[in-house]
Amino acid sequence: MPRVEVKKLTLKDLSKALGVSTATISNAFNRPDQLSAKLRDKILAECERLGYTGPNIAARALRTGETGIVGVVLSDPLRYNFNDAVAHGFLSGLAEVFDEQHVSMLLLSSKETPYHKPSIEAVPDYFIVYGEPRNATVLERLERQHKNIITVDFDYGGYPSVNIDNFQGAFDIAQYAIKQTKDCQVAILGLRLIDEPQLTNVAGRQLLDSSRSISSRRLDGYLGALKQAGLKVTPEQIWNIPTNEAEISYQAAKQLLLAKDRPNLLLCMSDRVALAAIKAAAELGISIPSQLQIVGFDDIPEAAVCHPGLTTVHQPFVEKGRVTANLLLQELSPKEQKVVLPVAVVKRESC
Amino acid sequence: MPRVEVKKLTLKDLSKALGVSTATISNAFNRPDQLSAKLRDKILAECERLGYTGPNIAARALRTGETGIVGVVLSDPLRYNFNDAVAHGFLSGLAEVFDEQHVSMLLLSSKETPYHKPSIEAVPDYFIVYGEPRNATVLERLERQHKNIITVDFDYGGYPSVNIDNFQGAFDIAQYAIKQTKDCQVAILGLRLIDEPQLTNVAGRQLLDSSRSISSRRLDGYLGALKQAGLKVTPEQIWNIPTNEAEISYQAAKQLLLAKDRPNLLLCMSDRVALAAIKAAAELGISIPSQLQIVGFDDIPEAAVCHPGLTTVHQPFVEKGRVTANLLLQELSPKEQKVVLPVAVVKRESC
DNA sequence: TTGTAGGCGTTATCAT
DNA sequence: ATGATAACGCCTACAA
Repeated sequence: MPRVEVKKLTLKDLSKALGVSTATISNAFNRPDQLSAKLRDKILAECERLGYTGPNIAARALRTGETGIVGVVLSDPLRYNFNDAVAHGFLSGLAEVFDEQHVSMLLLSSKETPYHKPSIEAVPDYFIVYGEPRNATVLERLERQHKNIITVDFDYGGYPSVNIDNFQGAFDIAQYAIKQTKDCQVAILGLRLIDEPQLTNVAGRQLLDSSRSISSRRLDGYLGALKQAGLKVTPEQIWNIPTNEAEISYQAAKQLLLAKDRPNLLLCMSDRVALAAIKAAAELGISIPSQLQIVGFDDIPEAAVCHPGLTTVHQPFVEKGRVTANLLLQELSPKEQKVVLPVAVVKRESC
Repeated sequence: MPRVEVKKLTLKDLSKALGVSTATISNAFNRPDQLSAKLRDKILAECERLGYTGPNIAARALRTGETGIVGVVLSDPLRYNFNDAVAHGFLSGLAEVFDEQHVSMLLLSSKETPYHKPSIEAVPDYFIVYGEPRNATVLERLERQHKNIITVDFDYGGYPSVNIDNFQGAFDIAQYAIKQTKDCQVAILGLRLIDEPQLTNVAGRQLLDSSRSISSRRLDGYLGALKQAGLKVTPEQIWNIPTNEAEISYQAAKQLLLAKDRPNLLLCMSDRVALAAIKAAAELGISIPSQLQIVGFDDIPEAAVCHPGLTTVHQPFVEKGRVTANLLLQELSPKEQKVVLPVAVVKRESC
């Protein structure tokens, strides 16, 4: 590469070049009140001329422990967060706010972090933890950094958090769905209720104990509405889908709809699952909503354009991102803030 | 917050606790061959027990200049990159590969970086520069870091790059479109051809001189095909749309279609622009393709589902991300690699 | 195989 | 208002 080799400039180099001490130059950048305006302008101009773009951030981070970087810790692989409409919308909401503040975000997947790895989590000043990390030690590692932390879609200790009202959303849509369905035979399609990589109902299994997880809140909502309506639900009617993905949801729905005592109402914990169920039903020649009613959760864009339109619970995922970013940047005061965003049932054709 | 205060551990602390020197512990993490396996295992186990999660990355970065972080420098605001299907697909492709390698990505918008800012660009070891930065000094700043750089969708100096074949795509689709259109009255809807924030044709304006930019390559392709077909194009027929956004494109198309000498073929430099033009035409009661033909560029998902389906040039934007990430991680040898991904015309109903 | 010591570039404290 | 200096935590010659 035929290019001019540009030397990395340091404060010391500049100090020599300008005949000023390193401390003063540092002050010119960080503490304008510590020197005369005239000198400061001169220094800054000279730095620009020589090509010094500002203090090295690694050195500064070592010294001060601050970088100005926001870390976004994702409980799923990066790929998932770009492909799932809810996660993607959330990130998009963050991006909107961070753009304005010129903040950079470091995307960290907590899915399968080896324990012995240089602590990349030392880089950011702030952490947004999106979704409960599968690996519990991740949170301990973060705590040890003594950085600002906000959790999203789950709670942890006394840290500020942003959630949506999962219980109420599930309760409301279940209540609505039950009213719509005659002779109601319900099946619940749940997400990660138990720690089991295959499709199975939860009969005889231990529910994952994160009692405040999205899934268990939604399950509580469903069960609450069902109970209020005087409907019994057995564990055999509650199915566990291990990951929120189209293919596996499709298989699950197909299996369910092929069973002898086919349900006529599907309470799905996400739109992805519900959309897959719609597809499965269509292929089996089961008509919606006359023979089978389906409701989802999230209200992703596709829910509005599919056929039949999906009745679901709207959650403001982009707004969730905005709120989170703002909460973080306004320095998190009051310290222990717990935001719960409202949700609303959106009625379309599927139920 | 009632929580146990956890002290930040350093090598020195561990050294004291274990009765081994800091160097040995450092070696246990970074150079396994420098000590006995038994000692290494013991040290690692002990570190885990005490809660030491690995060397502080800021200190390491200062010492070695390496962090293992990949910086993605985006020429548009973060927000744009989450909302535009092409940019989003590219990032998604990167994410796929980075997941496997457990690398984290730092998203940096180069749009409006103030000059005097701590050099955050000192953090990453590798840079992916996606789209030519508006501010030329950004590239100079990066060069000064002496880090690995890959440019995407443009070229810079001798750095490795990943591009798509913009010229050929534009040439092919223009050639096809011309054949389809009787008595061809063409208008070109170009993106950022001139430095002008308003919609205007390029007559009498200086084209932006980045002759290898996406837009100028596509323009060359169009003009090449037009010329070959014996068609004349005046600068009055070439319109400049300042940013690739739906609203402004819509306004542009409307204005164009309302003019007295309305074109009957629109060569649009992106699907977003083309989709906006379709919308404008529909509202004006102009029927496609009988009264007006439209072609786009990119082949975003929406192009396949809109009405009428958009004839466009498919570019593999997700694959572009994968290729870029792989090129970066395989240590960039041979040093000066220039990848050009093929494109292909996709025929639908709009032309 | 393991320990000692210097320095990476910066900022903050204390002098001047 | 400005300068000298120690310390942030780590890595790596080099010495033992």
